[in-house]
Amino acid sequence: MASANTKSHEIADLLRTEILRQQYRSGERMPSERDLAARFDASRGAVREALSQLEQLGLINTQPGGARVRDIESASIAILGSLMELHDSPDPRLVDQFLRTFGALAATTAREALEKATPEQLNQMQKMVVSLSNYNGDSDSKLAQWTEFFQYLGSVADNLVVRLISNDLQAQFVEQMATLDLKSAPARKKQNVNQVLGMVRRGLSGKDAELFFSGVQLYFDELRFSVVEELEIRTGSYQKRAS
Amino acid sequence: MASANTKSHEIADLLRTEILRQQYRSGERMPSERDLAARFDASRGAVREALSQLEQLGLINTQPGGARVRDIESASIAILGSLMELHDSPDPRLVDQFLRTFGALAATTAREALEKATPEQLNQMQKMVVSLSNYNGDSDSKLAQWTEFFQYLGSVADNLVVRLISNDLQAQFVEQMATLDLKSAPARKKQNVNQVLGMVRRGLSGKDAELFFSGVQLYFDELRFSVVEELEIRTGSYQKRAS
DNA sequence: CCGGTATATTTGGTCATACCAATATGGTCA
DNA sequence: TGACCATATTGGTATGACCAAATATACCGG
Repeated sequence: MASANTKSHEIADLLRTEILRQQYRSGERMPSERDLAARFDASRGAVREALSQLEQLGLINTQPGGARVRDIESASIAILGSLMELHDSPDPRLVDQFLRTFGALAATTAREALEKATPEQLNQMQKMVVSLSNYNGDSDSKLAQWTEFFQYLGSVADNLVVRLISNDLQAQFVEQMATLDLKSAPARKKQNVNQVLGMVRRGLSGKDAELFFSGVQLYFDELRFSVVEELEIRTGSYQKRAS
Repeated sequence: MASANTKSHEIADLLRTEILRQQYRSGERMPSERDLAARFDASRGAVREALSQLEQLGLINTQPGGARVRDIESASIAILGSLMELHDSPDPRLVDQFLRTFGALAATTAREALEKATPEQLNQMQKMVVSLSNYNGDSDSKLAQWTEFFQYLGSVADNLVVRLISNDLQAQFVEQMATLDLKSAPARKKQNVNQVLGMVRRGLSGKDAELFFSGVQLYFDELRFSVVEELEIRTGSYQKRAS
């Protein structure tokens, strides 16, 4: 991804990566703006705009005397996309955490959507689920179909907070996930998928928000298991996942 | 809250508020940097740094020819705090959405924490819950105690994604909530609170993640109901909350 | 009268230089 | 050793300038 057609964005991207790679210790002082300007063969103004972005990301604190690197833990969620792209294959642990989180958000969104859905919207939701049940294409377009379903749920739930969070998460992440080429989802999972679909369908038809909620949550659990498993194989994970 | 000891931050704060107040229509062009500089009696550099922040927030797009205002729906979560401060009393609908969302995150965090807690951590968690059950002080310090409990859960769960999201949400929001002076939580809720505490306690002692999860979720539901109810009374809400 | 094209203007992106105030640094003195 | 002070460094801001991209305007031909 990476933004940057302008110089200041280029500089920001580079410095952001360096900070996330821990090339500057937390609390340590960044090189001065003048030094950075010299290093990147840029003006101080361009460097300052770059630093301004990093400050907005919560990666640095700037004050007269010097800019200091903050702890990554205190950064903004907007750095997540960059964090994923640090290595060739994303950190399984991070992906696990992301899918847990995104699943929780999707599940509440689902509940909220079911609670406030109009009959027409309910009907549309059911149609989409049926389509999900019948479809037998490749896993890529299936994922796309699920994504579309969740986006519709989001529009029905109409929860600005979730939408804003998703803005920072989804695009970066779904895109990254697509490149993972997940041909996993082995056959043994098929019955699980069917179970998930059953819960979702019954939750919808019975207007049972809790069942719908659990179904969506389960979907993400399944997704998480298979994705993380695949990633751990790929990266030759050294430590077993907790739980 | 509002940052700003520097001029560029002041300008950014002002423009951010104006955008969130819809004083510029979405898609419309912002005043030119030179005009803004004249208006704020500042240099173009200072204005550019301010605009750079707004771009990072997803509020504007800048390109040669003019900066354009984006749709609020596509902004970053970092604007939430500012959104809350637009009016004297925050929008009940927004608070409702926030507490739904934050509750969902807290609940998954709770589950994850319980799953991977060491015996010592489990013990500490139980101690905190007992303290919550016995304590009979004012509601302010009670909220603080709950906050401390959730922060501990967060440290045990050790989920970076949730932590980053919380960075953008919690500080701004909890602070704002504290100023609401919620002397609500009427007596009739007392049994509900006890029910929540019971679920949490039993979930902990039995290492029942689902029960623990539900308990935390219920806590936020209760909190949400009372807070939103109070806010709606205050603002003389015109429309009933859905669901 | 209308549509398209060429020109002029506006606008963001960058650079260079300069000054100020807050901070950090190093040395001095008690 | 520790508190204090002078100095160098650093971020914050201002001014003025130039370029390239995008926009607005005038012009022309149908």
